[in-house]
Amino acid sequence: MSKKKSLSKRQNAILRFIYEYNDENGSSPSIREIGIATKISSTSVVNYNLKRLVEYGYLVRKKMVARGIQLTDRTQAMFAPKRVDAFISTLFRVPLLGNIVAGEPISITDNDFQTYDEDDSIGVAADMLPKRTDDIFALKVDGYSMVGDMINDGDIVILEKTEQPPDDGTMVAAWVEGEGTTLKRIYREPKQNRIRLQPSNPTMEPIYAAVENVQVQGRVLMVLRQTA
Amino acid sequence: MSKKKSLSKRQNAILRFIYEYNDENGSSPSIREIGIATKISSTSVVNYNLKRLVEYGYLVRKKMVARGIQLTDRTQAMFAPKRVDAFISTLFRVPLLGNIVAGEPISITDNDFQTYDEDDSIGVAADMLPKRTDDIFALKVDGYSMVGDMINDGDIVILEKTEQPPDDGTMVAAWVEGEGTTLKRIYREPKQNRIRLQPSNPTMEPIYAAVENVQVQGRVLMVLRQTA
DNA sequence: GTTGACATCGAACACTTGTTCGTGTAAGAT
DNA sequence: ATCTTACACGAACAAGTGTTCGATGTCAAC
Repeated sequence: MSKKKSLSKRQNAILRFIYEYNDENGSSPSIREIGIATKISSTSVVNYNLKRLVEYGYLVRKKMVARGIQLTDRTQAMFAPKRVDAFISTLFRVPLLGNIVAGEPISITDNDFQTYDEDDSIGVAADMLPKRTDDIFALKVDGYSMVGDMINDGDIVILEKTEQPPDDGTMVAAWVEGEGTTLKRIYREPKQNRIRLQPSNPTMEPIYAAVENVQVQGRVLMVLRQTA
Repeated sequence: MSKKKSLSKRQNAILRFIYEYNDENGSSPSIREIGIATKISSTSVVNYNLKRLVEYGYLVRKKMVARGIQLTDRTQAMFAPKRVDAFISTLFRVPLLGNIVAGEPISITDNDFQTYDEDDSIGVAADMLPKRTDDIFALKVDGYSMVGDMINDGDIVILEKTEQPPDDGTMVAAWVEGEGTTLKRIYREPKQNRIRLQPSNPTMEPIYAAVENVQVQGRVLMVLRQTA
């Protein structure tokens, strides 16, 4: 369906109004609202112009449905401000689930309906993350155990839930029975049947725990620090 | 307006339906459509639940307006696949202008429409930044001069162009004649009529330069590090 | 001068849609 | 036992909204 090269002044005004109304109200305007906004006194004239715009491919309508007008994607693109919309990447909202060093395993559930305050999530651009980002979350660092890796108290780490046991040396958030959740590099010591959780702060001792007393909750993908 | 911690099953279903309907139809559903979708046989029960959801802050309604239901931003964010469309925050594309330690002042132009390759820009959520974000850019750190501040080689710093001279002790990117662009904490030494650019790596010496030979290009807002 | 396409308009009507009313059940508090 | 609140429901009504009709005007082509 080819588009008309030029629309009438009224038709342009109608499209712009629909776009702006939708942006502000989350819904489409009624025939009468369009008429008021574009100074068309008769609903049948609005209807006639809408019919034309449908023919030209600028919008679609649902019969006998209140506010059943929807701009096509191409029409929306005509009006969208050249901002976020123009970007390749997408913004991921990463739940900030708490601080490291907590008393029990952090609940990482796919909880569709849990509400986060603004302080409870971190925006991260998708292209700063690796491909599979289904299971990511953030934790705020509480302590200095990883300063050798340039991770400071108060920093935010973005983690990916891991299914497979991570390689030795991977920086992870791990829950340890009796210790809580800790940020360390993980090493297996099979001969002793234990896990070593190694801080990178030379003044701190590693944590040793039986394998069954450790739950790896995620591996570190990114570190974020706000300085201002 | 405080939000209820948990909604009823029906209320969750209503919210989800409204979100999905809006996404697919560009408009909001009617009371009757909500009822059909959530198997509520009476419009007054739907109306009752919508009233509750308004009270809890999940949506707003327009009186006596067909399809006059709009999810609040926070509610939309709950359902949005973590995408740009979920507008709590917007994604800022911060130009990655180069590496610190370059031969001449970095050109920071307000170029709204310039397209950057993926390697040339960094996505940052707006709510991770302070209010005025007109003039921000990113630089990749090359070197170890700021390891005392937990900034490592290869890290990315997000900076804000500063008009006013920053306070002593502020971490800045500064261009120094004969030295290039460097990341340091800046101090003025008025008696000697010079600027001291202080690394936080104890093994490194500060840079001293005449005031007129130093251009502060930005102050550090954020540090980002990719580990995976 | 006639014809057809396009555009406009008010009014009426059909249908969609939101609100209110009266009633009922269940659970918890007093 | 009583009261309050939450939740449910069908029906009726009020208001919003889309569609159609008949009339009118403009303009270009023939």
